[in-house]
Amino acid sequence: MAQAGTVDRILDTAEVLFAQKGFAETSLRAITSKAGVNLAAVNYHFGSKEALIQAVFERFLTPFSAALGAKLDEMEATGTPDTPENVLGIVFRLALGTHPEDPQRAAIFFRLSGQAYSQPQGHLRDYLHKHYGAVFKRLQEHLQRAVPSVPPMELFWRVQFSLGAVIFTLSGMQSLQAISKADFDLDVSTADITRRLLPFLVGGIQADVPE
Amino acid sequence: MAQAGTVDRILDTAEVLFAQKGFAETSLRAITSKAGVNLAAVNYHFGSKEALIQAVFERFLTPFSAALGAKLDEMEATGTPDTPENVLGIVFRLALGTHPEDPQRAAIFFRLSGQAYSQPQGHLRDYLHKHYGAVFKRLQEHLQRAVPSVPPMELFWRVQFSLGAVIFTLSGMQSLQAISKADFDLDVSTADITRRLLPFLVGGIQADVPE
DNA sequence: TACAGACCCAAACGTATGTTTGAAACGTAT
DNA sequence: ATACGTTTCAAACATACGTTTGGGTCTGTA
Repeated sequence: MAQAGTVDRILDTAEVLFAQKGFAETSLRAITSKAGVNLAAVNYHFGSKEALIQAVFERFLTPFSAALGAKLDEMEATGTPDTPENVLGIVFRLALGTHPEDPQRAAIFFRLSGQAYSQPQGHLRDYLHKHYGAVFKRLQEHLQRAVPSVPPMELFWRVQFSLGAVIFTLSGMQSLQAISKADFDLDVSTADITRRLLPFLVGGIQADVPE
Repeated sequence: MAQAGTVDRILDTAEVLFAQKGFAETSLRAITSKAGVNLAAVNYHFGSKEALIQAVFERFLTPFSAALGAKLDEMEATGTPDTPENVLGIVFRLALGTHPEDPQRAAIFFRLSGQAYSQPQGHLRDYLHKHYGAVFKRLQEHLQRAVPSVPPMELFWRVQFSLGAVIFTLSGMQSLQAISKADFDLDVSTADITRRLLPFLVGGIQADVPE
């Protein structure tokens, strides 16, 4: 990373800082000085701060959604049954495993997603939905086959609820860890939490629909 | 509201703008000009922008947590059984009903909470935990009695997951509504979503704990 | 009427931000 | 070796922000 090109050094640093402090709270000067590049490099290579943010997401999500698509292909090819556990398990293993060399990367992934989704005007959310909505929809179709008794509209919202539970929890893990440690004197890792998440989400997604 | 005092005019306006655009993205100038008060009024009455943010939350959460405490008292007095539906139902009805005269207020409540929780450095989260952690803990104890088979540590995280699902979904409702309308051609209200949330959360909270 | 304290206001202050500039350094192919 | 497109750099620019200031206005009291 120290010997990487300017563009990658900026992306690497911006990714970490955005996840740590948010978009508005991270200045270009903070990024460039930490990355060891000139301030003007961001505008030269990306055009604007806004474009840098999008570039960070693109570098993150394009491999992820490609891998997810491949896993779904594989699932269909091998005839793996569409159960909630199988479908959600794919997503989790992927999110945790896309960068096995860097375990912190998974946390960054979730924190970044949280920042994007909770951005007020939500235009980043729209961007994500536009560029990665196709894989997302495919995932939802598999889930629908897993729980055919849940109406599509209901399932749509349950997937949103699940997204909220995942991103919200994992993007706020550092604070929650402190609380958890104070209450239970136990450290928790990202992998721990996802292990706890799976049964929760499965239980919620396949819950009975009232009346 | 037009004739209210300066302090309340600032709080009313800040509340809406913070929920709409976030804390960092909302300038004091935007607040004061929309509120029709002088720019210096914020620093005069509150001391700083940071203090204003806290004041907004205090005005929101103090009545809410008081009402929640009262409802829990009532529950214990009447001997209402501790079921997940009962406990969660209290919270939802309260969040939706604390300001019946202004239905939009519920959405603001959730959006504000989302902003607070997703704030990067999380010191607002710490503030909330410090000032309202007691009621929160009481709520969790009732839930624990509702699902005694779930270990406390597991329940702690499931409550966090639930919080995430609720806040995340409702704080991003405007974007999600657009997506939902595009996919299903149906409008959805905050009350609709909470109605869908309840079975999801109950299903997740009382799910079997593996191994 | 005179005083005092609370409140309001226009203006300025200092600082931090994203962006732009124009020249210097670099690498490469002619 | 020279010329050229690309990249880097220090510096400056314009703007927006939170905060402070000092004088003014209002209100209630003695």
